[in-house]
Amino acid sequence: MVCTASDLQEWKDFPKGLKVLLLDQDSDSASEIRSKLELMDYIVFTFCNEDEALSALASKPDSFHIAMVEVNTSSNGSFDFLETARDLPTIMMSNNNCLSTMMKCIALGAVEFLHKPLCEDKLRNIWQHVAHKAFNAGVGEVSESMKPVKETLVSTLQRQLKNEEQNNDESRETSKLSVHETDQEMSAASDKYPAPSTPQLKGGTRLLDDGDCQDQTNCTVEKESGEQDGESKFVETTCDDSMSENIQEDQGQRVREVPVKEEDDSADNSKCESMISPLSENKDRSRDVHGRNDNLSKATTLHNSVGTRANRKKMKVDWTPELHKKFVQAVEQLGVDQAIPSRILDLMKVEGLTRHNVASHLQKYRMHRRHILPKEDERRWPHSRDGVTRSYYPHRPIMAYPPPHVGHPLPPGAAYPVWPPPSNHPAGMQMWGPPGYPPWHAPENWHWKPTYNGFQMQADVWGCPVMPPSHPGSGLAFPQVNGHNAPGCHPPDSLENSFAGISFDYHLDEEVIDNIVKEAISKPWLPLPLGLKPPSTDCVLAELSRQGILSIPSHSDRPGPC
DNA sequence: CTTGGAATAT
DNA sequence: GATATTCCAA
Repeated sequence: MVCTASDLQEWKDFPKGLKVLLLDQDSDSASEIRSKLELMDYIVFTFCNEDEALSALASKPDSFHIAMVEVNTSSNGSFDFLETARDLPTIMMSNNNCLSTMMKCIALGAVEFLHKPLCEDKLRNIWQHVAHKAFNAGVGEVSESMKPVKETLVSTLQRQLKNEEQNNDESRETSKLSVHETDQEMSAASDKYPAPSTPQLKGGTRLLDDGDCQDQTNCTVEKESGEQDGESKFVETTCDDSMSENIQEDQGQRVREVPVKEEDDSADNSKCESMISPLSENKDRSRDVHGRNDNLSKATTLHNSVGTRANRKKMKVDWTPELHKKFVQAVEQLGVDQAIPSRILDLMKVEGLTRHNVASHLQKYRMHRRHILPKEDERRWPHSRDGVTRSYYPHRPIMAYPPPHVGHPLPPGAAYPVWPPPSNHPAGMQMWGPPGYPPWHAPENWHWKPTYNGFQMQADVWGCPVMPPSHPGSGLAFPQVNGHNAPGCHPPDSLENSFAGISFDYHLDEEVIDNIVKEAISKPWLPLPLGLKPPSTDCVLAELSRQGILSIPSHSDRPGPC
């Protein structure tokens, strides 16, 4: 097509000037349609012969944006054209309302079937098919005639955005910000846009119909990243006033987007609602108790908010478990010491995510580590009265994760705090907690992702319930060595089952256990190490009795093991 | 001027 | 409470 960059600049009044190939053997009908189209400033090329239309299309394939073809009952119904003009959005039209004919047209690739007579309402918005095609075609699929359309639409949306921001947000510094964010979002290719009226024959795509953008506060444009490795992420912007929709896609799909919530804090919470194409399956409007959007992690497509007003002022990144997993993996890959926002951001390779986002999350991450780890450390490395740290656990971790090769005497599930907490993500709940465990969580017991570089050991234990703090005299914090419970030392039932599985699954080196027991026996003045518990009085008495000691000195300080 | 990080705002 | 934004020092 002859659309150059300068042409695009001129095409600010899109869809005016859209070139329509009109094929109708009825000249009267053709002229009528033509006149109506031209009233809408469409450029119409009329053909009364299918062969002529095809030859014209063949010789100048980029000269048309859309075709309107009458189903010619006298010949083969112009289906040849429909099949040939695959790259051209083609609207079939007929006086005949035969369903099978309609179906055939659609099956052959028609974007819509219109019944004659064609009123203006039917004709006015045919441009949407062009826009749809432009947005939906893959990078390599966009025909030459579509590229300028696509670019025009993008720039148009950008302009609308800017105008809205200028109009609605006069005093703020939104100008720079909005431009920046617009650029950022526009950097991605777009995809997966809903067919305007006729549903497309592809399912599973998230479809958002922005409808009349002019009057809506929020328009969403989906974009597709060009990356193919599945590493790309996307941003999704939605209104946060409980009006936005989220569609849950296939659960098994990789989450590669950054779900972003757009908060509309303006006083006029004008309606912002995304409409969903009827073909969109898995509509899931469920939200959590806070009314927040869920399933943001499910969509595989990028959604860029190109709202008509300052709706990109605040973009909240929704740190889904998936996203957090990436974050954590980046952090661990770098090591906590060198985990700085820019590097994390780089490793995460999440499109749309900013350094600020990462920094903010890192801040929270570190805060939780600071607050939780010391407590855990206290439990796991109790200090003796003289301040000497006991030596049973030589691998006190200094990083976020235990080294995968180190055999921990204690289940890491107890040794490492879980973070972040389950939050309100339904998906998160599914993905984070290890299957089979009740979703109980002490507030501070946030779950780490149960994977660590693919090591099975961690995968088995991470995310397991964290042992609650041990209370003095109530036994030990950790599952009893060898899975034995002394009488009267049962953990709460709700925990016991879970821990039973853990303690059996987690193999404790006998030598380690022996050393622990030996030291505990030889140095009874030190606190018992985790994993051991004091012998019960009955045990002690029985053992003493067995040894012939019937009278117990009141100050006996050498209780033997059971 | 950019970055990291803490403080503060939303 | 989570995240964004701001502020400031390096």
